Amino acid sequence: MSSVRKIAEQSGVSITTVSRALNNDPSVNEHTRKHIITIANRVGYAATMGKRITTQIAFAYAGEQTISHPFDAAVFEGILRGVNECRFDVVILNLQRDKHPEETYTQFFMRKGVRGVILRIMEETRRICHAIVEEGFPLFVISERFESDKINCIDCDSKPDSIRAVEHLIALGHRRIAFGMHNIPDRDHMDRYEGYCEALNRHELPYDESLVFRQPYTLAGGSTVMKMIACMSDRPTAIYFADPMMGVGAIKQAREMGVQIPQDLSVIGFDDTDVRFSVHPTMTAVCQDASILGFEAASHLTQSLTHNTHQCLQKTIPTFFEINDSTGAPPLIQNGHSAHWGNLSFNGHSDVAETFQSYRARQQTSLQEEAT
Amino acid sequence: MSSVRKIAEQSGVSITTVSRALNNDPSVNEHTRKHIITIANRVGYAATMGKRITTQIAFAYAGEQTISHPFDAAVFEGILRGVNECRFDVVILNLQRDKHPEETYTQFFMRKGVRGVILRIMEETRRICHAIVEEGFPLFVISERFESDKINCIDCDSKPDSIRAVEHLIALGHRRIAFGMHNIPDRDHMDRYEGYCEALNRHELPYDESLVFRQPYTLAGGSTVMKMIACMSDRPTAIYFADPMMGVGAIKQAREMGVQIPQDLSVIGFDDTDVRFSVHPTMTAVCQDASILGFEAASHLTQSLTHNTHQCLQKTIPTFFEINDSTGAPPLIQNGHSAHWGNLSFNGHSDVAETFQSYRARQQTSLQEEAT
DNA sequence: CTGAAAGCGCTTACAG
DNA sequence: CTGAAAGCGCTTACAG
Repeated sequence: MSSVRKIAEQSGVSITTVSRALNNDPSVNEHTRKHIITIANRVGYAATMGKRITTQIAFAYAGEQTISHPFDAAVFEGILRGVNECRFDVVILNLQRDKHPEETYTQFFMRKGVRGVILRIMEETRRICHAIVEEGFPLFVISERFESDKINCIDCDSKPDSIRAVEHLIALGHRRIAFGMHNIPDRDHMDRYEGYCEALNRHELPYDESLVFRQPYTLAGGSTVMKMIACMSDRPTAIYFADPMMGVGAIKQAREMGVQIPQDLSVIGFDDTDVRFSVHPTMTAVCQDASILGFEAASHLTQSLTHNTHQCLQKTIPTFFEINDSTGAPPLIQNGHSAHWGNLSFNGHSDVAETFQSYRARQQTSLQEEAT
Repeated sequence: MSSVRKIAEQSGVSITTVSRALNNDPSVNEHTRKHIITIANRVGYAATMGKRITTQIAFAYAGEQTISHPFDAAVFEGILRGVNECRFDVVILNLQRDKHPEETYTQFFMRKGVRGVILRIMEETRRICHAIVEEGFPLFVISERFESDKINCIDCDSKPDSIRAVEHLIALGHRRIAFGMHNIPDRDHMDRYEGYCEALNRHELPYDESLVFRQPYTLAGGSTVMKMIACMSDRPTAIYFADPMMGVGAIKQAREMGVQIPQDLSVIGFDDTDVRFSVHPTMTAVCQDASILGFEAASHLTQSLTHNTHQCLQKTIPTFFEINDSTGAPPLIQNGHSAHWGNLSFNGHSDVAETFQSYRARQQTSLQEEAT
């Protein structure tokens, strides 16, 4: 068991100074403080409650909490399974809300009483991981990759299957292929974007920025993309969405507008769980079981803490590409213009349903109104 | 600040005994132990880390963790928002996994370092709530109602809108109306079941147990119900699902079988968030925003802990009924037999898609095979 | 900026 | 079954 006493011995200062360093007392020398925190992490100093050391790890967000997204929900569910073997508990932390700017990450996590952290970051918060590892606090990063071989991380490489997915569209005869992604980039969406570009490149198809749609990763985001495509004069015949909600929202919006999938437009989605089975037609998708990411992270982190081992785990798990019913041959192109969309009028009974023609007419009217 | 010292004073024993009582030392007298735990809760004794008292509440499950279900995910998201004002953190606990049978609930939660608990229970675990309140530990129960006015609880009463929903079907002309619910009953599903029964009763329609389907609340569960209905000789013309996933799964399965919704079958679902917009036709549904339940619970509990107030909150929020596109007039009934289903053959392009007729033929063949 | 000493909150042999 | 006392882990005036 590592107490302040042990840290004091190892670092050659008094327990008073150790206590002060861990509590970020401003009087303690910057250099000493850093040294003590390093030692504390080396000897595996753990927050205690009474005499018991805590058995908590954190699932921490570096930015906004996105737990309601299917990816995060699946990861979290995996984490809850992953901590069971070593009987750890999970606390949700928000760095943005609670971390004092003057304290180090180690100080923050110790103050919160957690022994390790599973971190969910965005592109612009990658530096945080380096800082935490530098301090030596037990860390596992979800859904990112690093050059450094000291950062525990697990992610899913969706690039190969993204290439495969776009090549599937090309093989079906598609030439104008769009891409839909989240408007805040992260590693996962970048992988899929790179796969999309790579596939175009391999088959000497031009990259067209106007075919890359960046929207919120929600049903509404996918719906918006579909509406934007509807208004294009030179529409794509297929689209690959890097996100499950966007794909589902787009397929739904298509049906609302009387656009048939895959006859008028082929759609490939991404699936973190099993939403591809909840829509009709069943969505062709690049798939992963995101809960595995959470499970592996939580399992490795809690094992390390329990047995005081320190080997680094860097793992990339593959996705799989599943061809279902939302992809098919492209519509015939006449005189170089986009095929007529929505020619099969919507056959539901709903009052709100409208054919694509009337939708587009209304849309263009409002665009004209906006312009004047 | 309440220390063991204060509890000792108030209960007239030494701090030694208090410590023993809180740690469930078997030597301490049963009666004394109970008394001390009551006092501890009365003075608001709180677990400390070092000298700091913790700012954690638990989101605890009495049974299996169901965080991946949209209802729980939404509740949890609400909890995370609800703790922000008082800057509490949330830890997920599992009573089944970690509570020792000899320790009281208070002892368990103190050992875990949480100051209060938001509890998610099932019908058969209601007694736990009474035990916790008896001990005096800060508790908030999600999605249940109690006769006792001492238990903080919040739920959503979906019975009135369930009646309204079924009456909507009756008004459209439906007479054989089915009901789909989770095979493990809880308060919410019981409300909806009671609403279903009440509506039938009001309009003097017979209750038919063969029209009540109890299945897992998953896409697969809803799909199963749809397949079961398909094989009935005296099919219902409408169904009300008490669960979002079941409704979505059923609508999807219907399309796979070539059954048109609402022409062949009207479907009403239940929606905890916004899944009704992810399917086509947009699902007519009894709706709630389940995240409000979590938000209110977390907000009230953390306020109470922060300001040391003790007034009990019992709240029931209403649902709303939203008529969308999955309900319509029943199909014509000929000679007292069910209308022909799947007469409009499936018009997707998929290889796996099959008309209802071929599906049913196959199904009946396999049933016959099973019988021999 | 650092440490010896006092002290808080808790637990635990030891005594009864 | 209970308590006085020793002791652990930590923090904090006080002194330098």
